[in-house]
Amino acid sequence: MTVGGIDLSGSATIVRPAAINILSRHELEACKRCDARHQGLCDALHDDDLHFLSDAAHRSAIAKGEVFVTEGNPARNFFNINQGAAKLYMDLADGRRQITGFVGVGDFVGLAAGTRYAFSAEAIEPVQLCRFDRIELRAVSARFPVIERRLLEIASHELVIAQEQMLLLGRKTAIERVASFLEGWYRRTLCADPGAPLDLPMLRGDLAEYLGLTIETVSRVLASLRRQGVVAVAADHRISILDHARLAAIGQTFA
Amino acid sequence: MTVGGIDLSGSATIVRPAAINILSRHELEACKRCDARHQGLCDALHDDDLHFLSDAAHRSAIAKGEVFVTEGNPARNFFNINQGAAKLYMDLADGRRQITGFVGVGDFVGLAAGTRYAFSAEAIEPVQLCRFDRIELRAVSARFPVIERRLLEIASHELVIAQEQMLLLGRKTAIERVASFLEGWYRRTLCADPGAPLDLPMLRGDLAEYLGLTIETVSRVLASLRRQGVVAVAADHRISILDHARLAAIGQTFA
DNA sequence: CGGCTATTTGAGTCTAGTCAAAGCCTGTGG
DNA sequence: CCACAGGCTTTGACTAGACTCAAATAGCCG
Repeated sequence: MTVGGIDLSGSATIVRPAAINILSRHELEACKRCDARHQGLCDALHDDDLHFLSDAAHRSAIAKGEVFVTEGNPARNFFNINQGAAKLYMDLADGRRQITGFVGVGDFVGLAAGTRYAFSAEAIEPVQLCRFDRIELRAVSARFPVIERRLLEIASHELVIAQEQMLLLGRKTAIERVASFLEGWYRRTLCADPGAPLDLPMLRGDLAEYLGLTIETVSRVLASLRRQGVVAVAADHRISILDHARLAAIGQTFA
Repeated sequence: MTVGGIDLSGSATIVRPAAINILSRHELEACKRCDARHQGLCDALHDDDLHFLSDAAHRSAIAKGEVFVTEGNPARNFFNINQGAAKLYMDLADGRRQITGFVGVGDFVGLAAGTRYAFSAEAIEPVQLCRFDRIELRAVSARFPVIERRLLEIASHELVIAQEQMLLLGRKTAIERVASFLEGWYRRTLCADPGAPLDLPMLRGDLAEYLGLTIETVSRVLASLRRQGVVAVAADHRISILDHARLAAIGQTFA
């Protein structure tokens, strides 16, 4: 038997679906219905093998505002977001904070760590996630090397994002940063209607801490983009992009 | 067996050390004497298995100033630096540039890519490197999963570095950026004598493009650190750190 | 309707950028 | 050995974009 072109001889014959216990089967079904089933890590395994991941997953709910990863703590777990959204950030001693990323459904959290986490993570919406013990996940990936390969792909993608963010933080002006962000967020949440308003789950303060700006500057820049007719800013954290071409041009996003 | 293709079935039994051809053996010996032998990727395999990597490596010399990776080009290769140093960067259309990292001996280049490179790479010193075709390297890693694991470790480490750089670019002042850089460079090149002057292979302009500043600001900040007695700046791109504690305090580097 | 938080707007300041010029190395050739 | 050319670096004067401080406005939820 091969999965993803890799020889897995014997593995499927040792643990057959019929041998899965009731609890495991129940969670496996939850797994198959999960919004994140066909994204990132979980998409690496076929339904037949999914129980290996499902059995390793510890499901939990995180309240809005709760910090579930703390910078400097021993990096014992990975996380996969199934519901909601969170911000990842690093702090300086005097309180200055840089948000290094926002994660949502299907995103994998915890790669940016050696023996200790290099970042903190806080839910900005109620979050449902699967926690994986690093040791346990390593055991699963020893059986399914495709998992390690997928993690590498995820890490590579995150590196690309990180470098684009360095370009943004190091070289772009305030208006370029905001425009880049909106255009990038639009592409991420691209669902159906290109004209549908974007849902921004984060506060202005989060946006500022992500873009290396202050709340006031973000607010002023959004007002300016609104006056230019590029976006429409609603009160309920929704922003409609009225002129994509102009937004992309301002944001210097030709990627 | 094919090398350059994907199928390597049975290769370990077909190609025994005794069966390695002269050229291959010669390069393997070069491999074992390589400055990068016990770092990063190459450290993943024991001497006994090293020839699998050695055979996949295409060695080449890159002149100072030569660009060997171009942003946007198809990402067909990985690179491992054996000698010299290079800068990795992204450009905006109007010429603004952000250097996303410097790489030296033992560093692995090319993870930050999907189907196309997200960055460009230019030698800032004469470089010797091993080029790996991604397909070929994948074939080797299919046989030695430890390689994929090592790549994941490398990517994780790069993510940590990238996040620290985002914190620097988004939240630190000019003097904090320069101090952070010097302290970080010191830790990287930590060889023996803590008082030995640091060798900075890059120009002031590179430093500025790495730190999100201008040449003039970098120069002014270095002058300020010199006047404060924190560093001694020599003309030949060498800088001695006179007061590590103070430098670390200024740079807010407590990691 | 209040009380609270989030956001917007305004006025003034400051850090780092821009423009300009001088100084300093390094290598070359007389 | 010295003069010169070129690029790199430093320093100075001024500017500008983003920050700080402050106040007004707008949502939200009891």
